[in-house]
Amino acid sequence: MRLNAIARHKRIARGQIIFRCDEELPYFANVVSGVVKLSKALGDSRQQIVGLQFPSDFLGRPFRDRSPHDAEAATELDLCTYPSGQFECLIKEFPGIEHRLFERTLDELDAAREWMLMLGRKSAREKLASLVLMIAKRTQTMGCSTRPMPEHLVCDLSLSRTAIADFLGLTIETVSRQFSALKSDGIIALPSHREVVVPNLARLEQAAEVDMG
Amino acid sequence: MRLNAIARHKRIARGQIIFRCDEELPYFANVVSGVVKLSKALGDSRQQIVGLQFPSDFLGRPFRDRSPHDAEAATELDLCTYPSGQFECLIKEFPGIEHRLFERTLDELDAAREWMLMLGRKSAREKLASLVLMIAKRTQTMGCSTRPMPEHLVCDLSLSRTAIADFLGLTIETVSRQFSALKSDGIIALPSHREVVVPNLARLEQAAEVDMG
DNA sequence: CGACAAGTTGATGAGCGTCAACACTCGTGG
DNA sequence: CCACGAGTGTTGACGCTCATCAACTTGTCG
Repeated sequence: MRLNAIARHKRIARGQIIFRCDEELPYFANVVSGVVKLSKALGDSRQQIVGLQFPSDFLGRPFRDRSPHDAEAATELDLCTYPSGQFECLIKEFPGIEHRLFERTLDELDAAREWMLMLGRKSAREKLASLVLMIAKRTQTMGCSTRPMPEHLVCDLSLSRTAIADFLGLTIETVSRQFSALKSDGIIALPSHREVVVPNLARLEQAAEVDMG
Repeated sequence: MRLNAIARHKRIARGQIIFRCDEELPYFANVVSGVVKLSKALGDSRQQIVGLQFPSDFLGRPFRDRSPHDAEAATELDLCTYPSGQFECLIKEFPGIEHRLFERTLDELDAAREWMLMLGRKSAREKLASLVLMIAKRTQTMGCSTRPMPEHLVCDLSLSRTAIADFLGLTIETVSRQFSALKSDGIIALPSHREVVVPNLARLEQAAEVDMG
C-alpha cells in the first residue's frame, strides 16, 4: 500500500471551520499551503488561539478520534488529507511516519511553552513584537536561503486583528495601539493591514524581550 | 539488553536544579515520586513555569542533547534515570518505548494548550481556581479509585506561593489575595500553606470558568 | 529566643480592557 | 458615477484589575 493511494487533496476557504472541539475528526491532514488557527473557547465569548499550523505541520490528534480544540482556516488553505480510519494502520505499516510525527509534536510542545512564557509574563508591546518576530523568522527561513539574510524583511501576517488578539491574549484595541506604537518607534512599518516590514531585526528582537528600546 | 540494566535510581532534594536551559542534559529520567517544575526565564527576573512533571511523567528532550527550559525539584524527588547516550539505542531496540513517549508528549501538548487558554484569558481568581482544580482532580485519580469520589477532598499543593505565581503568570501578592478570597467565599479551606481542602468540587469548577459564583 | 524565609495585607498607580466614535476598504445597486 | 452599508481597523476617554512598594505576621531552624 502506498501513501499516495489514500491521500486526498482538499482546498478550504478562509474562515471555514475544519473541525470543532470534541467532535469526531473527519480526517488527518498535512498543511500544504496556508495557515490554520487552533483555538479554545471559554463559556462566554472569550477565546484563545493555542496553535498556528503552517505548511508541513499536521492537523488532527494521533490515537484519538477527537481533538481538544477547534481548527479554522486563517487563510485560503490547501490540505493533504488521510481518512482517520486508515491512519492507524498506516502507522503500523510505516513506523517512520510515527517517528516524524513524534519529532514534530516535540517541536510543537517547545513552541507552546515559549508561548506560555509570552502569555504569562510579557507586556502587550513585547507580545506583539514577539509575534512579528516569529513570523519574520519563519518567512526568512522559507524564502530561498541562498541570500545571506536580508536586513529588510517584508512579512505576510496572514491573520486578522481579531486573530492576533486571540493569539496574544489581548483585545483588538490594544493590538492596534501597540502596532501604532511600534510603527512610530520605527521598529516596523505597515504598508497594509496584513503586511509588516521589519527594517532592523535586532531592534525587533530587543522589543520582544525588554519592552523599551 | 534490559532496561533495568542501565536504569539508575536518584534522589534529589527540594529546590535543587536538575538541568538548565540549553545546557547539556545529564540524563533522561522518569519521575517516580515528587514534582518537577519546568520553567523559562526572561532577561530580567521575570519567569514562567511551563510544565509540572508528576510521577510517571518523563524528564528530558528526546532526540536532542539539550532542553529549551530549566528543570527544578519542586519537592523532594525520586527519579529513575537513564544515561543520555544509551537512550537513543534503547529506542531503536524497543520501539514500544518511543510510542509511549509519543502518547505522553501528545498529552503534555494538550495540557500546555489548556494552560495557554488559562494564561491568556482567565482572571486571577479563575487562574487560581483552575490550578486548585487541576491538583484536586489529580489527587482524586491517584487515590485508590475504589471509593466513589469523596466530596471532601484534601490536596497537597506541593508548590510555594512563588512557584504558584510563576505558574499562573501572577505575583505572589495576587496569589495570596485570591487564596483569601476563595477561602472567604467558602470554595476552599487552607489548613496549612501547602494544603487545600475542597468541600465542593462543582463550586470550584464553577469558579475556574466564570469568576463569580 | 532571635534571625531569616515565607506568606499576608494595605495603599497606590500603571497597564490594559471596555465602551464609544470615527476612518477606511470593498462590494452592491441605483 | 456616487450613495449606501457591512466589515475591519484606529483612536480617544475612562475605569478596573492586577503589579508594585511597603509594613506586618507567621512559621522554621539554629
